[in-house]
Amino acid sequence: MNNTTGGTGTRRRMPQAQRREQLLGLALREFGRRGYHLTQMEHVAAAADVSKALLYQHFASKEELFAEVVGSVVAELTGRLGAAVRAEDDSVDRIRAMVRVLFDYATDEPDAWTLVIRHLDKPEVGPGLRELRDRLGASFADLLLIRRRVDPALSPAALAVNEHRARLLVPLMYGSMLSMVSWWLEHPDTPRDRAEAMAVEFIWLGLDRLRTGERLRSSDEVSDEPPDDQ
Amino acid sequence: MNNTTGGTGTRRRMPQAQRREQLLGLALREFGRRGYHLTQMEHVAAAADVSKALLYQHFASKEELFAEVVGSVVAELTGRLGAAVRAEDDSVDRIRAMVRVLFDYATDEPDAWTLVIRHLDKPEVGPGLRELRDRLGASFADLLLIRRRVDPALSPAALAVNEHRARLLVPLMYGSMLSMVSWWLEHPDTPRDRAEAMAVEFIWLGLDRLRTGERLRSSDEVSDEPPDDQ
DNA sequence: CTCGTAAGTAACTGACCCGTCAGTTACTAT
DNA sequence: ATAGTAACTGACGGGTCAGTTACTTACGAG
Repeated sequence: MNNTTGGTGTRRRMPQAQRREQLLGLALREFGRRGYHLTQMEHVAAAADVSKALLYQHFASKEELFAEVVGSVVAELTGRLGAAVRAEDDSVDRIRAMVRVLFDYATDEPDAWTLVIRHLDKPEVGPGLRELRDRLGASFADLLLIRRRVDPALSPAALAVNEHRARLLVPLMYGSMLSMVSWWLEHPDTPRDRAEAMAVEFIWLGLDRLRTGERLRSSDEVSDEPPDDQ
Repeated sequence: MNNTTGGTGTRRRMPQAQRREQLLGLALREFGRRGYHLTQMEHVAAAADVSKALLYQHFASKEELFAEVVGSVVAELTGRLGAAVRAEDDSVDRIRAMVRVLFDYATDEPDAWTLVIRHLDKPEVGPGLRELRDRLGASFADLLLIRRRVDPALSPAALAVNEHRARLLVPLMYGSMLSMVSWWLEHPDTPRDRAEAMAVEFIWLGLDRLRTGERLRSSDEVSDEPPDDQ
């Protein structure tokens, strides 16, 4: 029964679960580095020093393998984000926590990060990543719509207006966050503190303004024509 | 469309330049809708009701065709952005102009837009898109570093500090812009004015704060400030 | 009318890559 | 030893797709 890690030296055969885990990890790396279309099953197999056929005993198809990898990444990341947000009460702190989580994740798992970033806008590859983006957006929406400790100063009408504006803020926020992290990864000379603080500051401004209802000199001169062709 | 009214009825043959133009346009559409890897040369040829071989008489390879398409998109978009920015003097107006250009472009050329967005983070596909992103970033940097009409209130040291912060602002800005436009494309029920105005507002805040030197209470550890409303 | 040339096409090639299967090796139980 | 099982492999079918080739058709010049 105690076959696991016997005294024998180089062990090539592994129990199912372990092998599967290993393959998932390697697949994540390969997919992250080359992108879905450019990585082939042989690459993953070779990374594990194993034949392609074995890979197919664990995963039914390339798509399924990719989906599984994406699923684990999404679960991990959304888990971290949720925990971080839940641990804070104040909005600024929540933003700070989310940004920190993203930077941490990008640092800890660069391959997973590039995997996500690269495939976020590719519907061809499966809906898993879309889901991540939507969950990220939902986190932000929660953040924005947080019942501010029973703030009686806001009328329901004002809340509705704010909710509408909040929806528009979501893509601005996660867009800037993701972009900042990616940028920072490509500019390692930049101190992480700076990047992180700047992102928090930048994003929090929108929230701040939303909360106080303050606005730019208003939208009178916004758009000139209604070009709604399609 | 058949200018030269040949004796025979429907004219299928075209002069070189015209056909090339047509193929480029169709290729843009196909690449934009399916993405690089999923579109095949036959798709482009079929879209023009033409054989693959003819396509290869105009473009040496799939990669070259794609590069050419990307080149034209990049040229067009950077051109529009440059013109729009140059036409305005004030920073807010410049941001507004850039946002408007992006929304216009995404509306006018949805395929080109998705082409850009989809392939921005794919090095495998050629460096053309990276260039676009960098040029976009450069535009923002220019915007941020604009000599503010000889503002004597700022010392050189302060300018240097600002320059450093400005570099960090760039990815936040274009990230949120691009994200907002993409989001809006997927939510056509949202009035464009709103989305546009919100983007301008959101982005301008960063610039505003940078200019005035105002900051969140600063970088080290911002104790949770009570986010009360007034 | 006829020849030459350019435009256009259908059929083909070669390479690549996903997925499979018959067979082999290591390990366990009796 | 012997049998049984789980992990593993080499080799190949089969489909796809970028790129090529050999052929046909239109058209202008003499």
